[in-house]
Amino acid sequence: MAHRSPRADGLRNRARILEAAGQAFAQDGPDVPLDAIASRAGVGPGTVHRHFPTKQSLLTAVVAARLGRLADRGEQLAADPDADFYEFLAELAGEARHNLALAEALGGPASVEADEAGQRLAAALASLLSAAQQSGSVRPDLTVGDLHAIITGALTMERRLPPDRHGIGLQVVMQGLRNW
Amino acid sequence: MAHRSPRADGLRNRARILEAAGQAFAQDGPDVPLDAIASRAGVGPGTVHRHFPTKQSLLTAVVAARLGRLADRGEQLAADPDADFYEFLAELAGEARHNLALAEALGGPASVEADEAGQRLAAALASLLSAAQQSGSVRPDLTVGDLHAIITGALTMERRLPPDRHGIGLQVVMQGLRNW
DNA sequence: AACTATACGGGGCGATCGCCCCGGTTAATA
DNA sequence: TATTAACCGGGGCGATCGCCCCGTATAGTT
Repeated sequence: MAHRSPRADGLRNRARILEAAGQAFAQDGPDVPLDAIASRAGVGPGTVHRHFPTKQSLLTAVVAARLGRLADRGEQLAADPDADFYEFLAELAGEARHNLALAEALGGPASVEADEAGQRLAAALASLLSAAQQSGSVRPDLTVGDLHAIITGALTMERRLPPDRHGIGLQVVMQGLRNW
Repeated sequence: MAHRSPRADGLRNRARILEAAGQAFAQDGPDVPLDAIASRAGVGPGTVHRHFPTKQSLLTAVVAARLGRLADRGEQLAADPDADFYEFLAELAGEARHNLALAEALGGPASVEADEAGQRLAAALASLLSAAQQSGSVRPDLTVGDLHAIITGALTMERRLPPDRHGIGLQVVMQGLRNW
C-alpha cells in the first residue's frame, strides 16, 4: 500500500529502449530521430519520452552505462601494479571503434560533467598514466588533458581506417607516446 | 548585345557570401542555418539561395576554395626535393585548427569525391609520403589511406587541446610516424 | 474477481530549417 | 537618358523533429 512494485512491462520496455538507443546512437550518432529509436525498440514514441523526458537524458543514460563499464575496467587495471597502460588504450579503442556516441563522449567536455562514471574513468586514466610515466614507458611531459585529446584523436583514426588496416593508427600514436 | 557584363553588385555579394560562409562553417560546423550566413554577409536569405541553389553546393564551394590553396601548397612542396614531409603536416594542422568544416572535409570521403582540389591534395600528399618513406623518415608500411586517417585524427587532437598545449598532439603523431 | 495505479500507443502542437517565389530596384547598354 | 535584363530582399510553404497529452489496456493489490 505504501508502495507498489514496479510493473514488469515498464522495466522490460525501459531496458529495450536503452538497448535500442545504444545501437542507434552507436551507428548513426546523436542525431537519430527519437522515433527511430522507438520503432527499433518496438515501443511507441510516447513510451520513450516517459522513461526519458528529454533526448539528452536518454543519450546521457546510454553513454553513462558504457562509460561505467569502461571505468570499472580502468579502475581494475589501475589497481594492478603489473597493468599495462597501452593495453587499456587498446581496449578503449576496441570499444569505441564501432560506437560513434561513445567516441564523441570520450572526447567532448560532456564526459566530465555528464556524470560520475566519466570522472571515475578520468581518474583511472590519470592513475594509469602517472604509473606509466614513472616506469618510463610514456613521455613524462604529458598531462591528463593532453591524454584525453590524444585518445580522442586516436579513436578518430581508427574509425576512419578500413577494417583491414585497423590498429595502425593506435600503433602510431602509442609509438609517439613512448619515450624517445 | 549578345552578352551582358555581369553586374557589379552580383559579384560583390557572391564574394561576401563566400566569405561569410567560410567563417560561419569554420566556427559552427556545417549545421549553421543559412539565414545566419545571410545576415552575416549582410544580404537576404534569397540572395544566398540564388548564388548557391543548395546548402551543399555552398559548403562544397567553400571547402573547395580552402582545399585548393592547400593543394597548391602541397604540390609546391612535392616538387621541391628538399621539402620536409613533416613541415606540410604542421601547416595542415595550423590551417585546420580553427576550421571545423575544413577538418571534417579532410577526413571524410567527401574530400575525394567532392571536387578536383581534393584529389590534387591527395596526390601531393601521396608524393610527399613516398619520398619521405624512401628517405627513411617515415615508416615504410604506411599507405596513403592510412595517412589520411592519421592526419584526421591528429587534427582532432589539436582541436581538442587547450591553446597552451597546441602542437603536442601533432608532435606525438609525428614521433610515431618516424621509423623506430 | 474487483479495483486502481501505472504504463502503453498514437496523434498533434510548436519550432526550426531548407528551399523558392514575387514585387520592387538597380546596374549595364544604346 | 530611356530601356531592359539581372539582382535584391523578405515572406511563406513543406518537411522534420522534439515534446507532450489523453483515452485505453494491463499488471499488481486486496
